[in-house]
Amino acid sequence: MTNSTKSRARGGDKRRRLMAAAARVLHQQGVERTTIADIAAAADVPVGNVYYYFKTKDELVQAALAEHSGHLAELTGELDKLPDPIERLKALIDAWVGQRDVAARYGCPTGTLAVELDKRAEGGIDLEAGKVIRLLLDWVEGQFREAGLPDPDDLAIALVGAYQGMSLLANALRDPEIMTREGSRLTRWLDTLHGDGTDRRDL
Amino acid sequence: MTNSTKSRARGGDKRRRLMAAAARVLHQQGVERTTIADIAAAADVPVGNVYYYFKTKDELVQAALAEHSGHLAELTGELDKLPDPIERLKALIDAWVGQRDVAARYGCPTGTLAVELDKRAEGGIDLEAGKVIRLLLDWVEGQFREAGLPDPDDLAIALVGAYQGMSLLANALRDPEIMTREGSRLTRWLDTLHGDGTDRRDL
Amino acid sequence: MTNSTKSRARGGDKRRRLMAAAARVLHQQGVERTTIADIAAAADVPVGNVYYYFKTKDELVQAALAEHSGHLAELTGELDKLPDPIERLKALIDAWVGQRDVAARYGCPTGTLAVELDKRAEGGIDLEAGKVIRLLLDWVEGQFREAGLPDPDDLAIALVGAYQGMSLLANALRDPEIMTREGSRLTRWLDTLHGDGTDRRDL
Amino acid sequence: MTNSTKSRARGGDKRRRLMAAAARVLHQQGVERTTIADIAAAADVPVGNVYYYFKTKDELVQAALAEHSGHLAELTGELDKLPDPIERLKALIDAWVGQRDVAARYGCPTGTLAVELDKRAEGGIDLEAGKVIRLLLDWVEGQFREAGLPDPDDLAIALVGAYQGMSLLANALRDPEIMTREGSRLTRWLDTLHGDGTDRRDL
DNA sequence: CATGAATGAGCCTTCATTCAT
DNA sequence: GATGAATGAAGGCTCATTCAT
Repeated sequence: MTNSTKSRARGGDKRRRLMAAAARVLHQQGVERTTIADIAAAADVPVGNVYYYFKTKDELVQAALAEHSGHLAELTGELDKLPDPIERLKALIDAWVGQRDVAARYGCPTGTLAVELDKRAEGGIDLEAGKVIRLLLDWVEGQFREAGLPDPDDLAIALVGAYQGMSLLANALRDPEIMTREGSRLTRWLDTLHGDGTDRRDL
Repeated sequence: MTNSTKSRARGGDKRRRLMAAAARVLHQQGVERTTIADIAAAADVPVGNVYYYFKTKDELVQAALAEHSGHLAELTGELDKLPDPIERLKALIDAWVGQRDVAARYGCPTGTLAVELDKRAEGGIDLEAGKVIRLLLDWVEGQFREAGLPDPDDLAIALVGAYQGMSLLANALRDPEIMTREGSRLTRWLDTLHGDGTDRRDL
Repeated sequence: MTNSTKSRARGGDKRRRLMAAAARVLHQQGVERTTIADIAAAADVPVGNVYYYFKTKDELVQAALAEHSGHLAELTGELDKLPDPIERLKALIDAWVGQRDVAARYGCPTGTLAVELDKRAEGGIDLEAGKVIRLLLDWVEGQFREAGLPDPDDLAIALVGAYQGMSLLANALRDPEIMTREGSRLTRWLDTLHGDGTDRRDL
Repeated sequence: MTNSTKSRARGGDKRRRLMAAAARVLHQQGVERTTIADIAAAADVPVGNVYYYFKTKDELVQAALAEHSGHLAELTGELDKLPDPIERLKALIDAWVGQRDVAARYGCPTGTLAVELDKRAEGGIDLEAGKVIRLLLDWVEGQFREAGLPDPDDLAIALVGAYQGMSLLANALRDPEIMTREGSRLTRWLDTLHGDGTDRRDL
């Protein structure tokens, strides 16, 4: 039946649409300010139906996190095609800067989610956002390691921290240019690290 | 009378107690998760009475922001007593690291507030948190300028951004040590900048 | 199933029940003294559920107004069946007098609502009650016009004004007889107007 | 002491100021929408002090009613100086029309108060507003009686009812001209009654 | 008498979640 | 599986009234 086909198709669709909508709307409005109804509307799914796919609001939040996680995997997967690890990191920075307007308006999706989920507690999805950040951290650390640089874990924290920090500042000050300027500085910093093998990995 | 003294003292106190309680509780629980009743309880003030001092929840949030702003002013006031601007910045970093456990548990008060207030919007206290951050930024920039370093504004953004970033990571990963390690790196970075007059201000 | 029937029936019913309850309770208790819970109880609907049908108290008030508007339309629709316009007006007066006990106890529904909504302002349903009154005014004016009387608009204001006035007095003095006596006088007045074509339209 | 003198003087003053403020503000904002604090502010009296003069909000409402009653007494006192009773009534109508802008904006003070106090019940000042209206009714009836017209009580109800009705309509429709037009009609009506001794007392 | 502050009950409204078709 | 409707627990805020000085 066309009907059943459509239903089945849309069924799988719905879940995906809900995840995408959750990721988008939660990023823009924040977890607490976002209603299940908001997400349902954004996904064009009847409110009552949401609970068929996600049993609680927290599960929807986790789904959004998974969505962001997926985006990250996509991105790093793309970057992995570049031959040089430092070049990959530069391309990563470029990607960040490319998102400057979104960042200035809503902050880094994962970072803001981490801040919000840190409160909320009592539930249990407490450190879920941390895991996504950890994914990024690990990938970055891998690049530094591959580049043969010392203390790759510290370097990763420095770079990802700088990203989170510049996103937060850009957002708090509503100034995308902060992303551009910090991006340039970070790129130069990478060059410094790369250029010589000496211990000039300072910030 | 002891009674009169207490009453009078507590009367004037209440506003201050409410501000302190708001700053503390809002930092720990987040804006949306915090009830007026929570703050009232923390300040030992009857719920209904809160509204005598603050007409809306938003005003209470602003009061908390003002409280944090005051803390910052106290700190920089203290630091200003140091003779060397770079030493002041190092001492600032030390202060940040000294707060590592709080940061790992609840994040930077102003930073997390900025993230939360960015949502909420619709009201108007939108960029209030940004102003407090701007205060810190300006002070830091002043130190870099006094130290005769080029592009003091970019340096300020780098340093404050690094602080926000490391606080967020420490919080998201629940790891205070991130503050310690990044703190050291930032201190070394300052030395680098200070040591030579050359244009090695990269991260 | 009885159950299914009841559920379906009651489901569609609720909106109507709420409107009717709102019209009744608001008339009896006044807008400000009436709680959403009052209306919910009168309609036998759970309080929280009211908001599924009406997003705010003001919308409920408007619904009550619409209900009264409907009653008016029903009444005039009935009266329109009479052949003579002056007879229609007399029947209208009879209807008013027929409501004398309600009027003496609670006033004219639309009139009292108009008085209450005039305050409240700041919102926007400000002149909504005026519209319902205007409906009555227009219908009455139409009758006078059809009767070929001069200045039908002034006559309409005289008649409707007299109605509002006698309702208010009957209510303020808790005396239904005022309705009866004024009703007779108005009927006689209509006769006067009707009887001769001369300009004896004075009160 | 100057102080004691001032206090005593202002003391009496305060009561009067509160009454005047109550009359004014309650008329403009309505009973339920008016706060004790509103009246206190309008009278420039500290909130806490209001209760020294009036033990409850209801007492303040009664005071406002008394104030209006006083205004009425002043007016009729003035009108009583006119030699002819029908002239007095015409002057009364003129006074009403003179207030057309206030009436169109806020309605008749006593009439609207009557409507509002009718709800509220449960307290006890239930029919207080009716008493003030009764005062007007009695005075008007007295004029008709003095003029030797039949059924002076019915005539009084007709005239006062017309006044309440036109005030309500003017208010609901926000149109002061209604007062003007109805005023003219009422005046002509008085002439009719006056002119001949015949039984043409119809509306 | 004066007055800033305190109190507590109550109201409107929002929402996550559950149900009955 | 899909869906409109139902439910109930809060939460923010207002205010008449009372108190302590």
